[in-house]
Amino acid sequence: MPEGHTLHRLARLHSEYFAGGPVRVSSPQGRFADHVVVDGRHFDHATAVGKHLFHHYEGGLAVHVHLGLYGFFDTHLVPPGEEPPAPVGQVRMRVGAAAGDGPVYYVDLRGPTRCEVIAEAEVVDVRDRLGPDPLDPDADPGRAWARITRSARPIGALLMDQKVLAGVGNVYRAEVLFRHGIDPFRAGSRVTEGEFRAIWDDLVQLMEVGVETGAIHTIRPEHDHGDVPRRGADRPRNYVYQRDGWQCRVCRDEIVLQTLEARTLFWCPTCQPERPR
DNA sequence: TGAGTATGTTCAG
DNA sequence: TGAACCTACTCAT
Repeated sequence: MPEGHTLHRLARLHSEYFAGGPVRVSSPQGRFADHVVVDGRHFDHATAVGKHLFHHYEGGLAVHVHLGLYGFFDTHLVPPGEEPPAPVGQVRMRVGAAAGDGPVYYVDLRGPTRCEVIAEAEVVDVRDRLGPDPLDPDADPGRAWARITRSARPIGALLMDQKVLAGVGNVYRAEVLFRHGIDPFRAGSRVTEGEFRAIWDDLVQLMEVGVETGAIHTIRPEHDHGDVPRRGADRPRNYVYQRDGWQCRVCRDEIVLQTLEARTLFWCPTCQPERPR
């Protein structure tokens, strides 16, 4: 479920597992030949920017991971003296702490869009291409506002543009616009600065909850009627995402699915009217 | 068993 | 704008 909160959570966990010692890096699938460059190196720490994850190694090298639509990490905790489980399926990269006295963590990466060794200077390049990240305490939301307020593109598209805001995906996009009663098709130039600030502040809070819990929770307690998610038991509990055809939790009108810039958008036309209330 | 779907990005045309 | 990438899950047959 890779939106920005997932990557920040992974960065935090991988730092806990591996920072401060050498790691073993392999590519059971064989598609990450550069693993030999970092295998056995000292793992400094892990960071995340938007939907990008970096493993920083001594000597100015980093492994850059982007999970794309399907990618994910499996984690194994192996008791002292035991061998890690054989990789199952297509494991692009396996990282394991070098043997110590205690249990050893292994993480298996599957299905990423990107997994490559780069120089630290290129990490800066990636960061520079991205808009401010709500999960970065030093982020400057003014950079995002400057782009939004002079754009004719719909706010629903701008929020998902990683050059405008880093880390927001389809779920947070849909949910935050609902929570603020904003029509996703309204042009960025017609969003007020007050509305944008409220969206930013809400994203900071919602995504921090996501990092803590590992799941996207956007529904206020007074709107939680205990109904079953649309598909699968682990679907996020929320207002509009993947609830098309269902009653809106607030107004009881129907949640609508539309395509916006080639991505599915979920919204409530009644609660998110064309003209601001 | 197989089709359809998915929280994303990049590249060709 | 559409295809490609790539993996797991759900649902229909």
